[in-house]
Amino acid sequence: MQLNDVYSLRTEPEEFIHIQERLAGQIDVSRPLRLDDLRTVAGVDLAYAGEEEGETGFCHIAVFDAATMQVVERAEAVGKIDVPYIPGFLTFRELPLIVEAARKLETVPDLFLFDGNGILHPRRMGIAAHSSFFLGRPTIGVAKTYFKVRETEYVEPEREKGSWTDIIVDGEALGRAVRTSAGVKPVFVSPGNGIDLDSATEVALSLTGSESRLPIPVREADMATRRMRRRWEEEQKSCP
DNA sequence: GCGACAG
DNA sequence: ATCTTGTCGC
Repeated sequence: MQLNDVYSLRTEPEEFIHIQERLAGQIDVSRPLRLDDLRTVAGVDLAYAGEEEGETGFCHIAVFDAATMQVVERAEAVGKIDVPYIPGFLTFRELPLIVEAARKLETVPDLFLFDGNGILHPRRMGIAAHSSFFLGRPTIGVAKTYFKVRETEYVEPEREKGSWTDIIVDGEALGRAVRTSAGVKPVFVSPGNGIDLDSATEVALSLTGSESRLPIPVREADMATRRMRRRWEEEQKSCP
């Protein structure tokens, strides 16, 4: 998979905001996209081991055939993480390993799903939105917990599976609180880039099974990421 | 100083 | 995100 290079992410904190604001103007969330139009969909996630200096990140991308929902390819990347987690700037911490892993993919997924937000972000540049510029494909953000944007609270959707409520900020619906399974906590869906909110919601719901409130691709990447860490810690212990 | 805080 | 045992429930 051919990708753009990750620019120098090790910049100054204020530079992060400038980068996000510049890219925000290039986001397109007007495009309808049906799951039927997608041949492959990928889930992206990271796990961590250690802390501060010496923190290691494990990234995994699981590509599924949208028709059969079978994994058709996987790619991983392991490396030192030198950027701390700062709310609103998750991308700068995770993007390097995501791009490194994506470059190893032979197949180019038609869509990427992230564990985190899309445009439901203070500067409309959550990790799913930001990553789209490096992956060159439509992206969707699915966060497990709510990230409040400009004092906007979300309205609890009905208990039934598939119900949702819009999260409107400054008159625009940036995302939705979606009940992917009856009675469970909602997830927060927002388009990253190259797809509209309705489509993002439908795709996220269609890809969610009964085993988790998260879409299957994201869930798979999450589990795989823990396996990577477990194996890594085992060989760390056996080979000093 | 206090509260908020995607992963 | 990660640290962690048992425990309530389908």
